Amino acid sequence: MPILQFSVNQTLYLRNPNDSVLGRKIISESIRLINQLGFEHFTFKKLARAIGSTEASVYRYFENKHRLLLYLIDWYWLWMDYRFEVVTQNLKEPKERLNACLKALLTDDSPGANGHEPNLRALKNLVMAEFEKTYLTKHVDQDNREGVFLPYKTVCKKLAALIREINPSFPFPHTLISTVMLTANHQLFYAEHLPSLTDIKAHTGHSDTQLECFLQLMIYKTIEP
Amino acid sequence: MPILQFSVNQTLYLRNPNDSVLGRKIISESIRLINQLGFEHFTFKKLARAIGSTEASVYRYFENKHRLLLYLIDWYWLWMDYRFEVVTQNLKEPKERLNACLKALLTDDSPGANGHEPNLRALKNLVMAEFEKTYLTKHVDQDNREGVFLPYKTVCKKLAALIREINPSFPFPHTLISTVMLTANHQLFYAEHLPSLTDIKAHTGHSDTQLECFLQLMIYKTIEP
DNA sequence: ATGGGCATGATAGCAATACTATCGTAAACG
DNA sequence: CGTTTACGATAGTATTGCTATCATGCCCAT
Repeated sequence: MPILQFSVNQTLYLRNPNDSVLGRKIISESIRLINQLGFEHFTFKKLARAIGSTEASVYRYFENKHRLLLYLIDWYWLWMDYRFEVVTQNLKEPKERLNACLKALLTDDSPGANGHEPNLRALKNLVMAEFEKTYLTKHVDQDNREGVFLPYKTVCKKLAALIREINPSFPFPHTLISTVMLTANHQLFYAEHLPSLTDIKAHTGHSDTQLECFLQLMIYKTIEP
Repeated sequence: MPILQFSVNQTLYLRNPNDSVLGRKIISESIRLINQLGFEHFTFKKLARAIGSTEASVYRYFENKHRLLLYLIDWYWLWMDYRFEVVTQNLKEPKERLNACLKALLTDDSPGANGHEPNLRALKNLVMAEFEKTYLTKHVDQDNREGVFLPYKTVCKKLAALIREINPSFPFPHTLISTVMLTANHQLFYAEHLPSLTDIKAHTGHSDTQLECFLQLMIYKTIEP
């Protein structure tokens, strides 16, 4: 099984974490720790302790914890983009392609993984809980100019293009897709923590099927001419 | 003009900020400062300096800045709930009522304000940028048990009930409404900062009309039998 | 093999943050 | 008139976020 490697925006790191053992430990352990503590309570000192290294060494890879978060999330969307390519390569019809992407977006297929690439299930959780914090800041515009949101925007653009293919006259493809993306991220969180905000039931074993069902309904009804 | 007062969840403050001059200064100045600095860089020390008081005094009103944020945001949703009551009181048809609520949700009517209640436009901005940070934390469940999300949930429930009235057999009223609420919050932010994620154009003077148009389209198409 | 570069570990230090505690005073309240 | 109370003033502490310095041990080129 090939090891997944994506070239993340170089402005996000000082030293490429993929090039060294320590760097890879920083990545895998930060995913675990951010999940465990939440991003607010995650610090480089705690991370360093967890990997048996020092704060100073972590700072040699990442300017600060916010850049590290951006790195992880960029990686996630690059991976999602790759998944989209994989699941759509044999499909012609835009509707089929969109459905395949939706399924890829919602289900984690990680089980078979060989344990050496980042823990994908944990990374997905991290994105669910922390993604919005990457752009709801006072330096969005600067980060955006550096291109740190490109992988996410690429994913959105591809889906919007599929909407366009299905109904070229629909006036809000991008708005609809970013709505879908947000919802995909949030509804499972609601199901678990704020159940009165959703009709999806957590822990039924098919909460992502319910969500997929809702999203398909919403998309196709909304764009139908 | 009556001064707007809502009874915010009492667990959110140590001393009711409405009962004193200092308390009211804390509220109005924190809205301004959080908007200016972003919640991450907002501190009680800066707030105290801005109102000519001390850190210790602010801590006598709020346990920490996160509780203060929750207070502001609860106040906002209580206010929105009140607006919903006002704009729907003369309307019978659920569809008309829902449309009125949507309009209330999107437009700021603050202009006529007398300048003594919280700056509503600023508060709306604050909610747009910081709302999700209130529940995307490791202590959601505990906060939720204390009822700090009730005002938001109330607003969502009322809209979901309207959906139910319009089409009782639609299976996802809460999911649809929480999707709408998120979108209402985010799309204008996208228009301003991440325009490739939306079709809505900022600074055209009618961006909220475009958004209203999209949301109505999405809602009514999605729920139609 | 040898000397130079380079990644890391070790340690220190500093300014800011997130609080907590104590004390005096002046107004408010009964 | 005495007492509560709200507030300001000051101090202090642990943690965070970050920078700097130095020694060591490894690899790579000569």
